[in-house]
Amino acid sequence: MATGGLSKSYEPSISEEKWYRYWIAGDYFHACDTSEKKPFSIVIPPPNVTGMLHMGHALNNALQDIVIRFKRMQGYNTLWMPGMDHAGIATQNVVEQLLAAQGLTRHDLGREEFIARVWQWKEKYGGVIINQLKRLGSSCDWSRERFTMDAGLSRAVREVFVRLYNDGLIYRGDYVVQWCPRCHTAISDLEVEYRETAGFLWNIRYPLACGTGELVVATTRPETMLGDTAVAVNPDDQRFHGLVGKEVILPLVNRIIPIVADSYVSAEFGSGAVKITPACDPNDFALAKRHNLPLVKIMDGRGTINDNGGRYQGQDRYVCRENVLKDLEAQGYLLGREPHLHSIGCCYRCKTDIEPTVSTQWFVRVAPLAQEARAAVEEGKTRIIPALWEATYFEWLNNIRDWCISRQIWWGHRIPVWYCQGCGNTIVAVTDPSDCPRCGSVHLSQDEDVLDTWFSSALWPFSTLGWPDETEALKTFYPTSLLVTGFDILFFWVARMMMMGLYVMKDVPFRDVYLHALVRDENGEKMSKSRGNIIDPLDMIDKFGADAFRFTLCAYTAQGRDVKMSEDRIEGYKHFVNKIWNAAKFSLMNLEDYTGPDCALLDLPKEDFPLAERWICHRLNQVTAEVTSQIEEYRFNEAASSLYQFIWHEFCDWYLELIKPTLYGKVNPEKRIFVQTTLRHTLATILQLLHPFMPFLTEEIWQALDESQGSIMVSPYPVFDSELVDEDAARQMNLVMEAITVIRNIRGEMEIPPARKLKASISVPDDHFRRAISGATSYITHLANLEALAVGADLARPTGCVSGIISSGRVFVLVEDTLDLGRRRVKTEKELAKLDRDLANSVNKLANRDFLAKADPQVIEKEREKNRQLVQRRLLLVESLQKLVPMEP
RNA sequence: AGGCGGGUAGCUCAGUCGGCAGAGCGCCACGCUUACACCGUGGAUGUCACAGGUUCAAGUCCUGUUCCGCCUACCA
Repeated sequence: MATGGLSKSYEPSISEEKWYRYWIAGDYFHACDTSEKKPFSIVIPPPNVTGMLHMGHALNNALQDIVIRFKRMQGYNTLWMPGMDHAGIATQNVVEQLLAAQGLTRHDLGREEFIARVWQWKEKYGGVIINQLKRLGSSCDWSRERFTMDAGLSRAVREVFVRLYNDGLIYRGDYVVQWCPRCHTAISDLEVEYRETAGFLWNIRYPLACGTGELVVATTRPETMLGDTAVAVNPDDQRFHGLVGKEVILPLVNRIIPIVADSYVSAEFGSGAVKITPACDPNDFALAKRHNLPLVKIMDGRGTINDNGGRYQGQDRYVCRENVLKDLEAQGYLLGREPHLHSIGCCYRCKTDIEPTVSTQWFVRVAPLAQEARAAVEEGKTRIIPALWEATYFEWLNNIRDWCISRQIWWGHRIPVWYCQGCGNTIVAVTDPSDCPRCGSVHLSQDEDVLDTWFSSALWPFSTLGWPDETEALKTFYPTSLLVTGFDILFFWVARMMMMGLYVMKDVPFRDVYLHALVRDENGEKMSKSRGNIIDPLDMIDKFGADAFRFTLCAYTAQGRDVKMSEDRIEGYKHFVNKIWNAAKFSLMNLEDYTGPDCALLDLPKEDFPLAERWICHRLNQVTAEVTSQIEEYRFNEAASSLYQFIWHEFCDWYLELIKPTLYGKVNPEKRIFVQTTLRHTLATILQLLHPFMPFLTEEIWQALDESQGSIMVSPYPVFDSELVDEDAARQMNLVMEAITVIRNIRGEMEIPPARKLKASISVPDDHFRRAISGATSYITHLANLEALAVGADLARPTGCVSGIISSGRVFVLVEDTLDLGRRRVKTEKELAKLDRDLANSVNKLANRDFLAKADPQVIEKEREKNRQLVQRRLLLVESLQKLVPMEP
């Protein structure tokens, strides 16, 4: 059997490898720095260098690839800029774990050697994810791949740091920051995850220093009392009026500390008196500043009590808590405890409980930057899609707090600040200074800290294009056209890129931001290692192919809703891939002898074309318009659905079936060439429409269709043509389809075997539509499996038939010896009941003065037309029903 | 505590301007008809969460209630 050169079934793994290589070899992903074409650019959300492709990446990159392939085919000079993030803490953790396996710590190696090891690790094992992105079909311009720690980007980081510092937007100071005792570094507020935890609120007596009376304080963290430097009450709280200004004795520690009044304290909560531990709590810290209270730090960087903790020194914070409680109890200071539900912060990297701690850190003063970032979205310079995220974005920017950017780790961009050991001068510079500009000393030491990973990510849209150099790439592609990312990093990344882009480039970093949802498992649970519900994208690609996988992601990603993913769903779309493959195989088989569009039929006016061709061209044109706008509006699921419906249920189910007689029969060579021309064009257009979604399959078939055309990747995306709109063909074809469906329907209900050929007649009063049906008898005969079909304006009902109704007439099917009318009767009765409901509804509407007075005239006319049809249809139905009632003996 | 989203067929979800409730999967029946059984043809399936309101007309707009999910901020 001829197979059109296509194998029995589509083999994803072979095609994927073959065509990806072909695209790379042809340099099809390459973007030009200078071009006559309009630019369209996307920067990839750089995956962590330690990363493995997960479902989130897969969705994210599938969507980017869809858009970039679409725009490329539309003729834009497209750039999809790839790269990776050095992922400070994550990467350092990986390498530290490897060292730990050898019984080593980074301190054993020293800073320089450790960083060298991280680079070694990066070169050898890092960036696995890049190859995984390629498996997905990502058409990034790999020649431009960047890394946040490479030389160029590191220069950009320093440059921005220095500018911010000189503009007074970066400062250093002692504040209570979020501290991870395991990672041994400060992290930003955003990097803290909170989880509800059932704990206790302990009530502790603090005796007054004067010896008469006591104050009861409530706390969830009794061990921090070692660092208390005051007790605070609300100034308006009558209960404590006489006490403000007096002192209490801190139990266990025996330090005398003051009672202060501050409106921060809420009288309603707990006992109304709060212990103040300035070194362990940002609120307490602020209060202490207002009241000039001293600060006692009681823990070291690992959460262990230090020498300020007296006999608790050396104890872990939680061990210390137990001991403090035991001692308070023993000494009669513990008044009791009550259950208390509160949120405990933990490190987003390692999930260790956060220890808010005072320390010296670098901060970005973000308020002025946030203001601009906000305004840019308000003014529409950047669109956030779906728009509902704008509110969240504004909310966060309005309440933004300064950004702690220093990290006490080694892997990252070292802060470009040097301290002169001679005169104490602070030098902030892009290039390493050799001596102090103030005193000339050569004894300089660089700040030990590195920058938050997100600092360099924030520069990504321009640093990857060569900034601070004024490159052609920067001129051409900045601002980038689109950013596609998950909403979970709206604050971490998107907002910060907005701030930095506006600050550095004086323009927004991107025109559109499309925020997609999270990928969850089939039960809507977040995928995680601990839940064991992770679906590995690579497994899915191996099993079902990249195209089916991409299409599934796309089909399920409705705006604003999470994607629930399961293998079954991907398998479903693998069936779709197979369907397309077979349709293509069928088409190619029947195009093998095709000699080109040399056919007199093509010269006829469009109205004289065969109906099936008129119709499919019209529909193809409509779908082109739909899919184009759906991609442009980021309604990916709708685009997927439009393509699925059209390809499967119109192209395959109807068009291919309609043309089989012509293709097989070979009786009418002219018509056959005409059909072949249409078939070829339709298939090619379908492939082009589908290419951004299914790059591999479409390339495979495209190449089989005509090898001389080059890659489908660079063929022009189909364009809607208003000249091709042919509503009349659509109406005529709908009538034909109705007639076929009605006959099939009757066959089914009467249990007439599919193989048995039937006699039918169709009565259509309207001249135009009757001609349409007359012209379509071969379609109907074939698809409804008839041996004879009569068409007339007012055909008499033959005896021994059942009838069905179509929108412009009725269909009679001779059933003769088939006596089982019961099912047909039930069906017809049901239909009549439904029709009566609709009719009553319609009559009521048209009898309603208000409706006639107020509704849109078009709506009224539509209603009248509907009413006429219903009445007509009812007459026919009633008559049919009478024929179905068995004669009384 | 505030903010946001959701509740539509057995399941997963679409539903844009208010104008006759849709798809996929699953289910039932029939069928190996020369692209495809990863298929074809036909079929069944709804209190659009609940209660009010606006409107000629509400799944759609407004108000309230309720349940679920998420985000932000945390009062010790």
